[in-house]
Amino acid sequence: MFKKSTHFDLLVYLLEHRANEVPLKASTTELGDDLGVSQQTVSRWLIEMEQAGFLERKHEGIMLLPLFMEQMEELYHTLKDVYEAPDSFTLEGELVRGMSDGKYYLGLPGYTEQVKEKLGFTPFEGTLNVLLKSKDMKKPLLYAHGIDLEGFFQGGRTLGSAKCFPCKVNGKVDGAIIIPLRSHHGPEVLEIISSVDLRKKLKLKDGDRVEVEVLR
Amino acid sequence: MFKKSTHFDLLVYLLEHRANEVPLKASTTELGDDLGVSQQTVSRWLIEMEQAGFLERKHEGIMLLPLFMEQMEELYHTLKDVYEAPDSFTLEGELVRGMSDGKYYLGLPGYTEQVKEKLGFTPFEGTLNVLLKSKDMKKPLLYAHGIDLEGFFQGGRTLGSAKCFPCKVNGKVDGAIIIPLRSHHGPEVLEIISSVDLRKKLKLKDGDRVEVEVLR
DNA sequence: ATTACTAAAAGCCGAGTAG
DNA sequence: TCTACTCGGCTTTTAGTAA
Repeated sequence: MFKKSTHFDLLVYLLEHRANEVPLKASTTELGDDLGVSQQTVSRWLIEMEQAGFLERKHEGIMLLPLFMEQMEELYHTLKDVYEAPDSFTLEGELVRGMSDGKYYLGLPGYTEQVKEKLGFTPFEGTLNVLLKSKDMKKPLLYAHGIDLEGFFQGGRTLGSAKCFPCKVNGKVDGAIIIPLRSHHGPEVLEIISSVDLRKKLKLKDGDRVEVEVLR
Repeated sequence: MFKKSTHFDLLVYLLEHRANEVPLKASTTELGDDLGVSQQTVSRWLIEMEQAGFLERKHEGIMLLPLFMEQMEELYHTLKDVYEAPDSFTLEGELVRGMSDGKYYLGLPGYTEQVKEKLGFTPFEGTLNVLLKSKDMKKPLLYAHGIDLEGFFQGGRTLGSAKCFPCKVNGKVDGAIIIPLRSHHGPEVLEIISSVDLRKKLKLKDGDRVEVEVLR
């Protein structure tokens, strides 16, 4: 990217050489030459990244560890989001009864004001909870960058922050998916807020099929 | 990635905030806080990256420029390659007459020895040229990391380097796609080498449909 | 409020070199 | 050969501050 290589370039180099699958046998001199830095610098970088738990050096060579692969996957999803972003995509699931956490939080001014400001509507006091068919369906949202609601203190408790994605429910009513950073729900439940009572407006009952179109 | 942020982190931050589509209005102080560096550092970084042609600052905010988006796309493809790598994929096209460059190069010991050593076969003196249906089909190969053949000097000329991908032609014969770094072919022609005369072995004539399975 | 300059401190790089 | 230490010098960061 820039003239001078960095730790990051070394890691990308290792990735390119599939050091996540097969140990890469390469001397620090070799790596330094390829990256345009000194042997000493590569040596130092490798030590640092080994200490960080990003890689491992054995007799067979250098291997990238899962810790790094996971962190890199986040970047991958960020880039995928940018380069392959569709204008919208749809999640499907069935309506379930919420744990009523949503109702509590949405009663607090700290949240409602942020929703008003950042999403442009006053939230109805209650969330629509949708059980997704597969928990993987939510994965893109977990990685994607959404609209952030900040956490805050209230009554001696810390209320966690969350991120939102504008959405349209059953092709009719606008709302927003809200994903708390530390959710009580498993990753397969989608919480949706709206300016109206979605359950009533869409005449939904538990077990009904719900279609959520995530907008951008 | 590491504790301390870098230029790169700022660029990723901008990407996450869609500064490639919509100008991002953010002060250097804000950015510094989010990235964990000082306002001054962000200021300097922005100046540097503006000079590098990576971004542009106007009254509407910060925008990422195509130059950067293209460079980042390369990293994206690298990561895609790692995280979504199928064991193989297939390219289709029709046989065309080569410019016979291949024949010339493959007669030179400099190349044949490298092929022998790195690909494990002695190349037949001639290449199979496949005209792809779409030039985009070749794109993954252009980005992917292959087996490198180094360029060298010979008779006063510089012969460019190339990269290879092992492949199987028409599901039967093994060979390798060879992509010169500075190709005379357009991006829609695939050059394939093999230990045998592919044209004869597979009883192919110009215009015949050819299937090339790229192996890893 | 904002950005960006200066200058001193902190951190990083690589030549030399030991093991 | 190889890796990794030391240390002088160069680069980057940030506090202070001007515009």
